[in-house]
Amino acid sequence: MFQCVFSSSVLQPHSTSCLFKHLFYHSATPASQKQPEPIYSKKTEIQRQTVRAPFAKLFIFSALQVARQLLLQQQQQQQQVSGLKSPKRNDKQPALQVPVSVAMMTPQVITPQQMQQILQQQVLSPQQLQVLLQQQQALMLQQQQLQEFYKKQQEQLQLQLLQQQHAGKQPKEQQQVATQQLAFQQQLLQMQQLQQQHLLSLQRQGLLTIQPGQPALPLQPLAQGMIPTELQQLWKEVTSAHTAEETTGNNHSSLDLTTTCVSSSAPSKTSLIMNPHASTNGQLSVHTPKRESLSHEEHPHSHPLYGHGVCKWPGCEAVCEDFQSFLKHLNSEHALDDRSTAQCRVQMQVVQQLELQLAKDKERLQAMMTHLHVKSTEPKAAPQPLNLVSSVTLSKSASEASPQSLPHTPTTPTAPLTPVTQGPSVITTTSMHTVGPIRRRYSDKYNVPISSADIAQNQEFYKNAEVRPPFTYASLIRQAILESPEKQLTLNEIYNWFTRMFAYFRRNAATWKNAVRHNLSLHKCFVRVENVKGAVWTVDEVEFQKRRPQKISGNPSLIKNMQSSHAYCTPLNAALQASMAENSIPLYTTASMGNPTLGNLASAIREELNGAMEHTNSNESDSSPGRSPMQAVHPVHVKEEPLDPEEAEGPLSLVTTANHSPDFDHDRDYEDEPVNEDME
DNA sequence: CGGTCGCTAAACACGA
DNA sequence: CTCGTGTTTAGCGACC
Repeated sequence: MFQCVFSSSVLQPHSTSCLFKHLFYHSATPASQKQPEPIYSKKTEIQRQTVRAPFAKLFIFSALQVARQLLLQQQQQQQQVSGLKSPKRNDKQPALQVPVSVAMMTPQVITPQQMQQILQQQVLSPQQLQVLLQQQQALMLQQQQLQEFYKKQQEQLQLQLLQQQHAGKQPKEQQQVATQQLAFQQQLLQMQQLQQQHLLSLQRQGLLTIQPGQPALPLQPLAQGMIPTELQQLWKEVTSAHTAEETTGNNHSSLDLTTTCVSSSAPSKTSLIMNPHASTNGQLSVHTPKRESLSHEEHPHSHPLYGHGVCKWPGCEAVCEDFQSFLKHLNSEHALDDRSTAQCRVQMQVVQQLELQLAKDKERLQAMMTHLHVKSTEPKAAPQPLNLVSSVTLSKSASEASPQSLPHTPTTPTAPLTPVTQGPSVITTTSMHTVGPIRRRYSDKYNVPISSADIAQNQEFYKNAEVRPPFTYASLIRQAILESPEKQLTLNEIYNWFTRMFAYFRRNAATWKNAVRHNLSLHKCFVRVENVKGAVWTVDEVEFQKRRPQKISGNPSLIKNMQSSHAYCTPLNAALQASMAENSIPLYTTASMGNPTLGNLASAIREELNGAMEHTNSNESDSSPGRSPMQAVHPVHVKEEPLDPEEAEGPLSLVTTANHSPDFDHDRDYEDEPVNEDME
């Protein structure tokens, strides 16, 4: 069901299950039962909507935008040129002024006169001529395609117009149609402009002589700067539209457009034009436009899409023994067709999303650094975690990220509700991604109380997906209570919070409710307060924090986190994990909110991120210091035990500094409540 | 291998 | 008697 459209390649069923394998607490039953419902139904629906159906509409919209942009640039360019035009430009002048008509779309290749002129100049070698001809051919093809598309668009618009006339919106719609037509004409004009630039580029290459006195300068930066990105976008649009209306998918011209404009060396152009699929360069420049598209040229056997003997094309994972077979596979399985184009678009969106996320995370990191630096003076941003982070990040999809940029924790350090703010995010995310066998163990080891921000971030996810939250019952209960305005809840209200916040807890009520009660009774951090209307449960924050040392005891990373000397390391590592975990959710939600395709790759990315995080975890523990002395300090199983904040001091300086005052604040909160400390 | 931890299940008590 | 609440114990698996 969810294999529709290009999901067959982008989102493999097995990768999906992998995703859920990570997400589901109990892998077997819940995963198999629930996963298709909330998540996939949404995803696929959107996929269908935006990927399959309105391809043409999408194209129109984006093409218009592109056309507008290009027109602007064109105008600027024309101003710059300010009337000084080469003979070729003069030749084209009439066409540019011709009102909209199909006639103007006749391929504006080099005119016979121009060709004659070129030949007369006798500056062209046979090879150069060939290149020139091929480029002209490409342009012709391209224009023919545009012409076809234009016709179809006109038909469509007419159709729309007719329909809307019935609806009585005639004038407005006509105007709209006219606008669209105009925009499209502008796009065509731009095509001509491209030709001119093409010619000029030939001039630069010495294939054409330049008229003396002609200022060919303005075009140069334009061709090298604006063109590649803009035109790739244009190519994208053209291609998608093309493939949308006719699935034959022979898009040579599209690729030609790209290569013609992007590349500045004639020979490479030639090869690409002659056989777009013969070279992976073309593929690369097309599919990963934002990467250093030629970087792998220097490394013959390294390819961004190839690693560890596996094709890294999103959703592919085909095994290729050697580089050659990979190239074969790439050219055969990921040729330039509608599927690949769609996948490419998806990848671009993913990258955009990641960049966005990265920007946000950078900002947060900055704030965190500032914050932590003020708090504890010792730490310098530990280079190791930094490198670790960056390497992980780089190895993954967000390769555009600057190496030194770090993700950081998702929560605001100053979250009012939870005194311990650095910790929680760590846990949340960690557990969320390392789930599998580790599951909540991690969460509670860090015992990170979940911060409201953590939950808030993933709220939507857990609300809708019956995924077991990676938090312990104790953490959840605490969160529920702290979220309440009075910082107290009845048992039933806690129940409600669970069901409200987590789809997972909407079933097997007997089980988890029993667990909740069990936890409330068992943990002395939960204090039962007799109220007028009955009993309510509150959180003894000090007790809750006290649990931490013991649980953490086994977990070096947490200890690191607590020891001020390492205060910076673990938070950063954790931050990485947090950020990664965070990434997955936004990706997911974005996908479900209208970015149709993102979710598909998101799953794959998540898997990758998971892998990265496992890496991180192992590295982390490898370099972990000794155990915390705090494990000796153990709360006793006596609920009446007096609160002793001093207990939490010593090696836990960071924690205590972070928590001390908040703890007291919480105590005050309790004092505000009528019957609190002295119940019993 | 033993200890710890978290979870589940279940028994039991108590009151409405 | 049922149901909700609260306590306690036992067993299991994971982890250290």
